Amino acid sequence: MSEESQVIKVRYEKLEKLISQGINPYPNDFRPKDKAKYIKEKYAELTPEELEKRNNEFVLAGRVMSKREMGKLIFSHILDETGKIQILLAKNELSSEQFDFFKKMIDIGDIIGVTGRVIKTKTGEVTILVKNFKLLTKSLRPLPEKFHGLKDVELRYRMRYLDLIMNERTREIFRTRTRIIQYIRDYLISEGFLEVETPMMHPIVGGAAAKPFVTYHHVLDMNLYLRIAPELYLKRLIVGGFEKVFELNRNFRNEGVSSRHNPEFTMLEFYEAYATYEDLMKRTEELFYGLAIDLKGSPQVEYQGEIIDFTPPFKRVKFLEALVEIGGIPREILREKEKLLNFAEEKGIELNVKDPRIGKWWTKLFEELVEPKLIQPTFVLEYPIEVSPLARRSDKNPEVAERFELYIAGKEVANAFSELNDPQDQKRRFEEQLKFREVDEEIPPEIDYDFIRALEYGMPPCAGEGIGIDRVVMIFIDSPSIREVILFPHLRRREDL
RNA sequence: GGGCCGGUAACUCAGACGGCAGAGUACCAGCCUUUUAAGCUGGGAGUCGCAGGUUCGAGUCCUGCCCGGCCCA
Repeated sequence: MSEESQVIKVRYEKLEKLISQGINPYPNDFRPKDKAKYIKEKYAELTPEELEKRNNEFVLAGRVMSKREMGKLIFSHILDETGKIQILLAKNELSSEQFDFFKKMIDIGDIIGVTGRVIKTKTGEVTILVKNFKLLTKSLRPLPEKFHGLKDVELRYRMRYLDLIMNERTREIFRTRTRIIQYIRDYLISEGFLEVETPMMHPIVGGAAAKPFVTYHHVLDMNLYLRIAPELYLKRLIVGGFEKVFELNRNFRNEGVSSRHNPEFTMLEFYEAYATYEDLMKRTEELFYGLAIDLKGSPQVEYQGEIIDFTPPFKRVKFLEALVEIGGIPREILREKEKLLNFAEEKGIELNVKDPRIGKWWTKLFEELVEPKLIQPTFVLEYPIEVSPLARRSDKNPEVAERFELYIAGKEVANAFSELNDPQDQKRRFEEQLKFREVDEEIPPEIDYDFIRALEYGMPPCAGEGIGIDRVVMIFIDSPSIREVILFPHLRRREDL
């Protein structure tokens, strides 16, 4: 173990001194009644003279963020959940013991409770003139530098608590995240959806194409997989007779970590009986428009320098049309594998030639050539059936699924379809997909026959949608990195931290 | 997986050519009754990411590794 820094040693010495004086460094008998923000708002407009007349007493608690000693005065800012407020300790307003105690024993980072009345300083800052204060929690480590704060992104993620203490922006991001999730939940509940919880640990992988995390149940002596999607369970609930359900919670996918991917991420899935993907497009427009208005007061949201306009209706383009019109693939080579391969090579795109499914090739080309260009909210419609194993076949064209994905700011944000409820077709599609397992390791290795059986009992016609919540949050808080919107993003473990 | 950039005090950062490891904040001892990145005087504080190598001498040059960021696959 490395020797502690001198600053920390001094803090521990102070702690010992407190204890030896019979002072509890961690009492829990102080009950704050007031919040920094509301005091500041309430008194911002009053003159010092008017404040003098009111003489109200306030009780609040927070973390000491700064300390400026000026002889017989000490100015300090304390931070509570609502923000910072200045406090002033004046030698003639306190006992000299209390004043000296603050001066010697209270450090930046300590949590204190104060009582006092509101005054205004010469510069007009609303300030609590402290009549009494109490140490509530002794801090043993120095806070980061007061002006620059905590900048190092690695430290910000590894020590999110410090990031939250130091950076108002970080606090703002996570309040906004919660607000977005609450808005979505309220919307669905108000539309008559039932929020449910389905298993996070699955005996059979399913509902998406992704590598799972594996864990082991000792008593049952079986492997369990952290879910990659709740889809198959939610549809069982539609079979069971719940007509509108949703789940808003974590999925887990065993892929790399980067500024775009976290192995656990938050997904909304909702299913609606007697609806089609057309109905879900309307809902999606309504939801995003409402979110923009709620958060920004405008349908226009700035993301990384681009104005994203959520005014319905969103653009619509068919998948193959997008490949031609936006991706620049000559229409006549779309189904010519040899030519398509050459085209991809020219663009520097590597296709998995071992996988014969042209739909997979198209998907890869779409990701590379089309996706980054879909800045404004755009529904991409009618996906190839072979990359949509759970979606209903279009009645007009059996080669495509009644499916859309929503793209915003070059990111796939939602994926929805009219659900396949024909058990025989579903079984065939699972079996067909399984043939490609050796060229596509993301295909689930096992068919969930209980899900097929559920469909055999009869699932009402329905439509379902998944929305990647982290990406939605990224867009609304204008962050290019998923890690900025996840409280504790996964990083490689470090023994020294 | 590849390329580029970074890791120096608790924090934010300087450290040309290889020659005693620095500043500000924070901390410690003082002065100061309206400060607010307060100010002033003085002081203490380092595994220069880790391990090797070259050299009389390495934070600096070389090799490998670890951690992170950005870009690419």
